[in-house]
Amino acid sequence: MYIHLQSIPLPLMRIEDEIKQPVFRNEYQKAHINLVYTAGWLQLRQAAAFKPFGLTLPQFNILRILRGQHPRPATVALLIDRMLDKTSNASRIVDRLEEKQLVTRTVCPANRRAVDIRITKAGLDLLDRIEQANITPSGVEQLSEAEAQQLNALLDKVRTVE
Amino acid sequence: MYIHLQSIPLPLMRIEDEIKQPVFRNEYQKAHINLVYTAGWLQLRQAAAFKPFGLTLPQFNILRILRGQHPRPATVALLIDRMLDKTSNASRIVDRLEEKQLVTRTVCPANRRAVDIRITKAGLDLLDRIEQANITPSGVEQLSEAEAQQLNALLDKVRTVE
DNA sequence: CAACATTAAATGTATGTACATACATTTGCA
DNA sequence: TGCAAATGTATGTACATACATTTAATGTTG
Repeated sequence: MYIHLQSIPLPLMRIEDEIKQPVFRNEYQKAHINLVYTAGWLQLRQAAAFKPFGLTLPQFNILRILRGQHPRPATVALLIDRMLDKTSNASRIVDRLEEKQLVTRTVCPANRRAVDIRITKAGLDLLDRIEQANITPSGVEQLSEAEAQQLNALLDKVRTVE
Repeated sequence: MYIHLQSIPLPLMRIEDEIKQPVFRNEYQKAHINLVYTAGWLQLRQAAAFKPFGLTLPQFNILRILRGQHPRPATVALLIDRMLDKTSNASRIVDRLEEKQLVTRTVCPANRRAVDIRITKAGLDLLDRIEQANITPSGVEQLSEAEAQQLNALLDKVRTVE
């Protein structure tokens, strides 16, 4: 899992120290690597938090979308629409949740191509327990409100294309 | 692959527009989602660039590390050390590269537990061709030098723990 | 209404990720 | 020297990701 905690508490974890690459070509290369590395770092921490509850990160995210819809059902298409990673395979993630009886699948009566997916009581309870355990840590709380805004603006700019 | 290009050219791609979530709880939730989403966005674009050359992103990254070592060999341990994602399985990524004859594996004579991995001429040529095609796009070039520095500082702060 | 296109979801295949375990080799030291 | 611990790599399993294809239901149109 590899969460490196420093023994001597220093204020900052510079990317140069995290990776074995002491020098970068320029600030851009460093920013690119830093961005990918930091996102992975956040996701690893989240995954570790869900693990005691037998959930993976995508499974947790799908469950939360379903709670947002509850008591109305969601279709696979709606889940894909709401997911951060559009290319992941919602069908199979729902398979896992159904096996654990955290969701149900029923053919949609109005459109028999579609499948109504609903979170169960067990699913709702699991989400409650996870959130009560004050889990889902996210390092962005290290930032001030203004810094968080700044970060959002910079990230939006990174995704600007032509 | 899902690279959303706007038909009417607006300067910025706000995260609210990218995801179907028009409102966030606060700037922190937005920053967290934005960070993960933007990193995924960068990696998808890179993966799409390597695909015509039959390489995945991890395979490309390993090849680049091997070129950096060339003509000296690398061991699996060295690859893991240099990789961004320490938990990925370098052995199996090298398997794929070896099948494509882009690298060679020989038992290290000095330490017969270790395996010397070397990039081949074909591997070097492939990297050249990929780079000549001016690929490896990275959205961070949208930023100014100062903004890139700012982004690096913010990301480092996000990873600060205790 | 028959033929064809479109849509919704599931399935297939290759690869990657996370983690545990196995196996051989080397090292340290009693 | 002998042997336990450490090291370097490979393999196994479960799950996720990326993408193509399939199956079934529904729309559309001549």
